Amino acid sequence: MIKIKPGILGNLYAYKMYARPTARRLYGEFSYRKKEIPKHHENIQRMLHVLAIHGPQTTWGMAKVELANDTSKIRAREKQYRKFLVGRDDRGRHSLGVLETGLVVIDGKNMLKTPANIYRLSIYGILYCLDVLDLTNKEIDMMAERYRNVIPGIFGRWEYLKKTIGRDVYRLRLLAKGLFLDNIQTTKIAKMPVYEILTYLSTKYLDNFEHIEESDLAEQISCWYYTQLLIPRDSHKKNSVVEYHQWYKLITKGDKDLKEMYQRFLDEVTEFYESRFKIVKKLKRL
DNA sequence: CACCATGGACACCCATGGGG
DNA sequence: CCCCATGGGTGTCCATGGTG
Repeated sequence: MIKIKPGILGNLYAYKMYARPTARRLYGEFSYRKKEIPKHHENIQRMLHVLAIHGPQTTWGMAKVELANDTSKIRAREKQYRKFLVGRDDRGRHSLGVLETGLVVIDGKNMLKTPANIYRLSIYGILYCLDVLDLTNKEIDMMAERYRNVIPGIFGRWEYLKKTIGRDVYRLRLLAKGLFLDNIQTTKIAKMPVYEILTYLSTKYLDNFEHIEESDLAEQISCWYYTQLLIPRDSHKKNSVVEYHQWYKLITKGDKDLKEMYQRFLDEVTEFYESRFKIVKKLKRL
């Protein structure tokens, strides 16, 4: 059986091939808000939802969200949450918690009283929520605000993105569903070499299948995100004036940092293909 | 200071129901 | 039919901060 190493993230390919299927198997592939699902799936999803909407929390804080000020109930719920997080040892047997499957990570300590762990969604957790929880746009906005430090390249400029390209910001859902990643069909969709760029992106992080720093994964996701914006929404329309419409808007509306970031990335892409192309040319002349 | 409420971690117990 | 994961609950221990 495939097992995710405790708390360790991999690259986007690992997410697609490994983390996503595992999370869906363990915690469900449908939202508890849409249909009847196993109780355990629902419990875990509810907890992830609290973390998504309210951001990093102690277990006490998480329980408080739903149970106003009934201390005894909070206490019970908080214990339940901890079980879901750290797993449990019962009858000499250990069952996996969400921390161990990597959807949630410990993000510092609350020093108000005795040190207490603060939990938050990992990037995998964020993607799982986008994939399965059926979040409304409003909820995604809230999550973006809470997790702006985790994926600064996207969530850090969320309001700007929304203002500039509107509902296309929510295309992040596509990534969570594992689309447009290594899919050669992208070649057909756009005249833009989206497939080639994304292939370079996969190559760049190839060695990070089993392990990647969360900040690097955030980088990879950001590059994916701004690349897939090159695919026009109405790709079936033949005469779209500017094919890379949304992308163009972003760059010209004046987020200098974004422009520089993405152009640095395109430099890498160019460098990668030029050096390879040189070899091809050499071979031809043999 | 003693005492208590709060916040947190963890071990253990028991019932139950679905699946092998 | 039995197993075992899960739900629901209890007991213990620890640290801190406020209050009489």
